[in-house]
Amino acid sequence: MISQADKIEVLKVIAHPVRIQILEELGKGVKCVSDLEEFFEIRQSNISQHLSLLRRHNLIDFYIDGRLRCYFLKEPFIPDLLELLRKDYEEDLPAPACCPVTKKGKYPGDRRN
Amino acid sequence: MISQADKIEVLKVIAHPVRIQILEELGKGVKCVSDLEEFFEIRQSNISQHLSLLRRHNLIDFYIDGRLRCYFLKEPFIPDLLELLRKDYEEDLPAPACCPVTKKGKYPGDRRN
DNA sequence: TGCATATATTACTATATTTGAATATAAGTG
DNA sequence: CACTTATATTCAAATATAGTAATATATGCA
Repeated sequence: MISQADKIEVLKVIAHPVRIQILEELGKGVKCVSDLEEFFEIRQSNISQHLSLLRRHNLIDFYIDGRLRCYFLKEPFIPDLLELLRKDYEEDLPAPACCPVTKKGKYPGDRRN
Repeated sequence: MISQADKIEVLKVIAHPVRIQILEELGKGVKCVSDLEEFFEIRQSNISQHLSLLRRHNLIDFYIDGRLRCYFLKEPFIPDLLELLRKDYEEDLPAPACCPVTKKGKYPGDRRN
């Protein structure tokens, strides 16, 4: 769906508290701009700007009902990412077998020291 | 491991072409700064800056071997995210049952039009 | 047609991010 | 100790991003 290079762009787009919330909301179902306007405490123009950005990156789309624009999720990567963000990790990754306390160890590569 | 709010910060940190590559590289194993310096065509100081940012956000850590700093992945969320980024999606999410061609449909909520 | 509602766009300002250059620090070596 | 190598830090300039205010557009309705 998205090219590997575009995915970084997409991450950047998603990495904003309002936009991630918009995506969460749309994950629950179709929403029009006024719905989001109530949900957030931010200006309408700003919401439109965020929606427009999300749309430029093909993450969402909309259909029209009268004067309402009904937005919905389009990019299948999004729900998976949102789920990943909800996931809870208990432990750090295991450190390499060196001395974690002294923070000293041996470099495994062949670079001379 | 990370708070829900911090995760947005983390996404922002990750959403940079160099940093995401650094994380990919560290995913393969311990790397020192000079390794990365060869890998990328960017200044050493800049690599250090990126590493320092990644470390401030507890995504990576390092141990010392002589004058080498051996960096490694620490945050367990990262490998999962990188894997998700590699995943290939064939289809868009199904559009809501409206008229995708005319881009018109009916708003499912109770907002008056 | 004229007004109200829903949403988008534009212009501008404030702020944050990115990078390079220069410099600092710290460890190993002769 | 002086020198070199590995890496970090600081500063400044360039660029990108975020948000507000004002304005535009488009639809439905009286």
